[in-house]
Amino acid sequence: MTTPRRSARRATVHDVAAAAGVSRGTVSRVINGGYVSPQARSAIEAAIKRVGYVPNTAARNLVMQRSQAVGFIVLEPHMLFLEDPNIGGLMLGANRTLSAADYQMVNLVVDSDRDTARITRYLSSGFVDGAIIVSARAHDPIIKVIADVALPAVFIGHPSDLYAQIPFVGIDNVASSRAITERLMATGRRRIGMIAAAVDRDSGADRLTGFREALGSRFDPGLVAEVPLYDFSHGAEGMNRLLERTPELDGVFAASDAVAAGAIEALRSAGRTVPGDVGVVGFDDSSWATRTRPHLSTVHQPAADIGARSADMVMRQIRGEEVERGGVMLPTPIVWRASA
Amino acid sequence: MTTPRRSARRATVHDVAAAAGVSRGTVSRVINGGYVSPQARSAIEAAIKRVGYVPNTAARNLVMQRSQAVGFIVLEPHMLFLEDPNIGGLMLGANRTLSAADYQMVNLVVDSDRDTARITRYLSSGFVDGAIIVSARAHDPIIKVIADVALPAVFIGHPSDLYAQIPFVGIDNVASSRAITERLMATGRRRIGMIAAAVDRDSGADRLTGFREALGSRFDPGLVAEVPLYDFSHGAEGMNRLLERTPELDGVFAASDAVAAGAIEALRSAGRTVPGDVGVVGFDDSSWATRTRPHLSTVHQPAADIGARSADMVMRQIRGEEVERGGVMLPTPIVWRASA
DNA sequence: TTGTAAGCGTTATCAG
DNA sequence: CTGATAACGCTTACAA
Repeated sequence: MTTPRRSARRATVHDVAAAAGVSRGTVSRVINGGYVSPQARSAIEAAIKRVGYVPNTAARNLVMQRSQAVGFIVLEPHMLFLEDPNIGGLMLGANRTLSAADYQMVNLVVDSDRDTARITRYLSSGFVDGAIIVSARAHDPIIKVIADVALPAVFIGHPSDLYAQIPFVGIDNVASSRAITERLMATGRRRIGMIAAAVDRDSGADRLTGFREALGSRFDPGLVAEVPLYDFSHGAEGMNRLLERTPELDGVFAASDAVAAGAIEALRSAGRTVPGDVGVVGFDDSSWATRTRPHLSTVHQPAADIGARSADMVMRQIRGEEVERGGVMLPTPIVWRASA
Repeated sequence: MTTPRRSARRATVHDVAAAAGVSRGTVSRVINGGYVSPQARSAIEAAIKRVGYVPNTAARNLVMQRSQAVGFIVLEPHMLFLEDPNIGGLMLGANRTLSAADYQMVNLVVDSDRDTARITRYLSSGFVDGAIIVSARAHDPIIKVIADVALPAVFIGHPSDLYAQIPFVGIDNVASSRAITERLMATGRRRIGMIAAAVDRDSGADRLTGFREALGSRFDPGLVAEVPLYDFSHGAEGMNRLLERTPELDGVFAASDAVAAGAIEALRSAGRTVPGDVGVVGFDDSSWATRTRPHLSTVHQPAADIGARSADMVMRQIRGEEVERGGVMLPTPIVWRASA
């Protein structure tokens, strides 16, 4: 056992002022910018170094009435949070622009009702100045609080019927899905199926819609296999179902790259070649896309840009500036590789 | 464009006191527990609801000299942070025990020097009461600050020569690697190779050491392929190198499940069967383990437990209690599936 | 240019 | 059991 390390009392502006032989006001001025003579400044800077002074966050937040921090919250069953290949990109993108503006991004994980309650409290207590919310659902208590206290916020993803006053940034799942399905059709495939994941969520439902739109009158509900999650194993499972029902199928649109990877695995086990026997396309352009043999043709989802854009939109709100009503959709180029 | 939403002034204990016809002290007592008459209590609780009062974090932190928050920081090149299948489990585990104790876990991402500087400042400014650090390296400024201000902290992973006063929790990479290699040898394989990843890091170096120890005099340096990262593509690459040098190889220990998955892919491309021609074992027991065909035999890494344990250890330090000197190693059972 | 002093919203001490 | 009142560490008018 080791004895607890006791933290020494932290130096305050008082200490610095004393050490530099000036008043606290002057110290504060060199820290926050303001009129101060060169000699006072250098004396104070030296004193700060000497006593190892770092401003106390709580005190500063209290008087300034802001925390200079933005929350990043993923409202998603936790397993998904761990697996979703986009989350990381979103976080990095958001953090980069937040960081550049000297904001601290704090990632809060919600994994229980207790978490929800605590975070809900924090959100309305000035803990952060704004929030970026991924995968919001209308009924979520966290969303309600944000709306109630009018906390600057933006949704990532396109929530169908959410508080309209909170803007969002995302992609057009319907249009992108339509586009890649059309591209797949253009390769001459005749019997195209879809492995639709998470159709209870907006992204999932929209991707299915896009698929249906692309096929138009040729759409056959019997050619879509629905699976609950955007993941590898469900991709394999969905593919097997499709194959069972329609052995002559020659093309498939998987709702995500992970799903597509699972599908390719299942196809191979079933003795089908890709893209020889069946062409497969995915969605996301995540690291999965280059893990499969052959590499996936897919829809590029600009995760980092989405994160950056949402960060920008919260900061604008914090500053009291205007923000796009409704939200913004970022472009999603199609990346054509070898799987179809 | 939408006009900025203006947050109304938040209610304070002052407002509540006025609304309930009592003093601020009494209000504070019902919030934090203390002697207060039933009628005063109910009047105050009603008032709190009515005015929508939520305590201000900054004010409370300031006077209480603590934030009731613990930082979770991953000091890892960011790409790894996104891919590492263990991080999620660690976070969830840590969050669960922190949450149960009413602590807020705040995940801070460090992705630039600017992040490092900012977080370094926050850490020594009372922003959090403690920190959990993943993948610490001795030279990191963040580690130095933690040591300097004696912030309660624990490392996840076994840092070789780090500040000894900061405890750690992790697993015994050497012993687990030795164990699974021996198990693989017991299946009768004669030419066993290893795809060693990230040997510049403790975990990577230790896994290689365990492998070498298991083989003893039969160890052949020519049978290890070193790759920089614990990931799928490097696994495939390493496997190909091994196959080129030693076509007759019949067993391989991959430094992680992701690496093993890549290896299996490469093996299949090369026309080898698993486990028929070559047996392969991995490390982590992550979701990769059941994504491969056949499923992976691997070392189970108890990520959630490690997270939970580290959370427990920071909280003990925060409370001023004693903590295991050095640190603790959690057990890593071998999970034997079909890949070897 | 600098010092002084008034808060920021809480909790905690200490009389009543 | 409750009400004043003094901190907590900092910023920011306002005076000097």
